[in-house]
Amino acid sequence: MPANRAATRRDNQRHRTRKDLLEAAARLLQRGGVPGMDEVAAEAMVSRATAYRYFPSVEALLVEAPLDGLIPGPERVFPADDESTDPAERIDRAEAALHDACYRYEAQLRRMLAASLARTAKGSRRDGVPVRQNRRTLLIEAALAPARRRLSKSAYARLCAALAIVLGAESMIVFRDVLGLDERTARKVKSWAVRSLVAAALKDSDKRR
Amino acid sequence: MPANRAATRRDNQRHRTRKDLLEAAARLLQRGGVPGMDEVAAEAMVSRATAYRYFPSVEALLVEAPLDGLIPGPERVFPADDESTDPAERIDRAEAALHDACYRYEAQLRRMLAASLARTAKGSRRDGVPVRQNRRTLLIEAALAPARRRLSKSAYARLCAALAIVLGAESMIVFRDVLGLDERTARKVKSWAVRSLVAAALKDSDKRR
DNA sequence: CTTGACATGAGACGCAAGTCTCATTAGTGT
DNA sequence: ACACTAATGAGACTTGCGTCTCATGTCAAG
Repeated sequence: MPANRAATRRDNQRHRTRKDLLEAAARLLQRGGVPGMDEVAAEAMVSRATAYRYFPSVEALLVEAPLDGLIPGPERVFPADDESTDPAERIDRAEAALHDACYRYEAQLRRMLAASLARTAKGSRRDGVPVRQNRRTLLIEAALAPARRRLSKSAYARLCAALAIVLGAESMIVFRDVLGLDERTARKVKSWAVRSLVAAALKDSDKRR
Repeated sequence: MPANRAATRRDNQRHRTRKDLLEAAARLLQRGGVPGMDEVAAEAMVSRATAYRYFPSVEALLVEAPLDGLIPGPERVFPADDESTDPAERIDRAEAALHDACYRYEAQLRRMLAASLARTAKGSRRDGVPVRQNRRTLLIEAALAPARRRLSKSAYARLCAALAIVLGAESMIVFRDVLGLDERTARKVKSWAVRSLVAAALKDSDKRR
């Protein structure tokens, strides 16, 4: 057999089967509820056994189900023709964008969060599962760009970290599960918090001159 | 039958059964691994059916179990002879206490957080059942007590909610998993953030007079 | 064309979660 | 003391997850 061969039909088939499963899972997730392996397999027109041949568990499948493009990047929130310079207004806009995405895809984000927590708690067993990535920092840095020169390096890092706590999906967990607050209230609180934090950082640096 | 009756033997019995279940769960958790309802019930020397009569699911039990005594309450952070009045200093002290507990029991908190996330992602069936218990708000309110009169009701609620985002175990997840920051840095960022938020809230209210 | 490896389908199986019913024990009020 | 009711135990039952085996159709190399 050829040692190094480009994609054969079998490879294509495997790739398609895997993709079909992920897309089926995404469809079912968007339709609401949490599908079982049976449902996903049926939706993908594949037998249950085959589904388990590609993913070790339902969770593994659901975690990988397409989330790409759902979370807005800096280029969507701050288009090229955007000329705003007020960092508080910009960070609030970034927060609003992330807020909407978080609540729209709440179930999926919760699942990813839970999966990453389980992984770090037990000790990385699987390397196939996607590692947790950081989209919020890009957004925060883009929002803070106009004010970056006004802050010392450490103050800037501190502000970014503090904002990262507020901007992510984790704050949604706190609002809903711990505090029992609705989405609108959460948005107001976060809006006030991020604006206050930016203002505080800027005031700190002004004082030091 | 008496309409308003003090604790009868039945009440005591119920209370003891519930406590036995929680303690059994805590024991098993500390021993490592994630016990099933069968194990917890056996450890508590109670039938499985009874366990389900007190807790709607295994997770509900596990989430409540191991937190007792681990997270410091207001009375530990603010003893009766405490006479501090600076809300920023007090909230920082509360943050420090919660911070230490979070990092000391990190593994356990991660497990519980993952469990509660998995549950809410799956079900959406039980809306009445509190997903997580909320110990941080007690701490926050105790810390803010000296300044409560200086804030409007809505500003006070907003500040409490914002602080709840920073004070919990979720921020630890962000610091470690998303930002990759160590404990000392996390503490510094949170300390600055909570102080800034309290100061901002107080300044807001002063401005409005 | 033939042979073996491969992707899949079908379904049985064990396991744990959660629900439900019925019987038993023990407090509760009269 | 008596009837009543609440707390529990025991166990059957359903459902979904994950594993396993076997049969079938198909691709690939000689």
